[in-house]
Amino acid sequence: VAIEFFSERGFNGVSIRDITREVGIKESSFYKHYKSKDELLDTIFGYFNSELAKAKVPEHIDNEPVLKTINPLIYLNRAFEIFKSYADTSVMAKIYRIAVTEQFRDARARDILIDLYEKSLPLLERYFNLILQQKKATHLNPKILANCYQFALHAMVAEFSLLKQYRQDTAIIEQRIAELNAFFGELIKNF
Amino acid sequence: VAIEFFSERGFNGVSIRDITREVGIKESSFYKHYKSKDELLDTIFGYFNSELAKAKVPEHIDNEPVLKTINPLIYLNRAFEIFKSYADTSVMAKIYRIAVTEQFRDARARDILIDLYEKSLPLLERYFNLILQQKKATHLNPKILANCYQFALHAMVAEFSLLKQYRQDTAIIEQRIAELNAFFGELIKNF
DNA sequence: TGTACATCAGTGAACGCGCGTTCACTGATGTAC
DNA sequence: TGTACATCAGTGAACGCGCGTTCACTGATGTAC
Repeated sequence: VAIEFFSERGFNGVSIRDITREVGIKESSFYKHYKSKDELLDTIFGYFNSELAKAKVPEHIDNEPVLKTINPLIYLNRAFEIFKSYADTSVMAKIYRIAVTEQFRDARARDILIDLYEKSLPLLERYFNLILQQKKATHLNPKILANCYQFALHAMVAEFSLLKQYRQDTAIIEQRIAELNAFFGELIKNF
Repeated sequence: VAIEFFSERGFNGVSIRDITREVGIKESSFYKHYKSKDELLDTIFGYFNSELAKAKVPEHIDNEPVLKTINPLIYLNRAFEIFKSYADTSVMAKIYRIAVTEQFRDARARDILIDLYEKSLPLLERYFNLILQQKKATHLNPKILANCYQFALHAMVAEFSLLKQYRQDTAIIEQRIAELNAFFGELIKNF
């Protein structure tokens, strides 16, 4: 219930009473399970981190032989589809949304986002490096290419996730992500 | 005082009493000047919008004859320097920071950011279009190129601005922005 | 020049509210003998 | 099988606090006559 509520109204927008009312217990019962409201958020972020640590990278996202044969545009779109399916439904996506909205107030939220960036960046970097070598485009730095793509993608995914949260239309942002992927796909083809 | 405090601790992190204490009056006096705390934020954002409406785009950022002779990397770096000098000191930069931190809670804050994007995008788009035509690289869409660059730049500038706010080291992010500019500069040269 | 009056920023004390949290308690459940 | 006891999730009432806001007031200033 807390994950649901925090992801919709933010940490400060939800009181202990809001949560316990929904659960069907009194607010005093809450303190039999958590020392404080803050420890509850700790638990939520801790869960996110432990689940993330367990997560495995899909084969077709980080398998060199497979990557060499795949069309760049298809690769990028597939990576985004995985992202999107997460952002649509899962508990993890809700916690991600909490992190996005709390990032300016809470160091733990910020750490989660930084961790995500640092997890996905090497994947992209390896991929772009592979492609650049294939195309012999050694004058371009794969790290910066990955950084640029990732920054743009993350900003858009964060926006996509927020639109989902407020049940607004996500068509425009999905279109923009498709364009971004198309642009990078095109760029890579012409290296 | 309100702009200063809101930009440092967020709208909810600052009470009327915090502001009036700093000003040297009692909290009740505040209501002789503003109907509510919310109207104060309205006034601040209103000031930002009216100043923005007055602002003129520097000649060397949107003057076709000048642009044609200039090195792309120098152009991008110069644009960022202007941005940076703003983010360093001015009242406008502080209000921008308020908008960044409140964007998930306040529709007005969000509108300010969207407005900024929509103001700067056409400039970049015209610039990239000019370059693409010069290089006869008509297979690439200037709009998407501009979008991609702008998204990455804005995310980095927002981060730069926040680091400034918490008086943390901005060297890493400045380096990344320089790399981003170098990458786009290189890309443009090789179209 | 002096008096009467309007204006209005600032004051002091209080309001109601929702918040996170505490604490002595209850009563159902499981376990030991 | 029956009794005594420990455990512990849940309860009800209350706490202190800081918040945004209100209101009758004061007293300095400027203006009209």
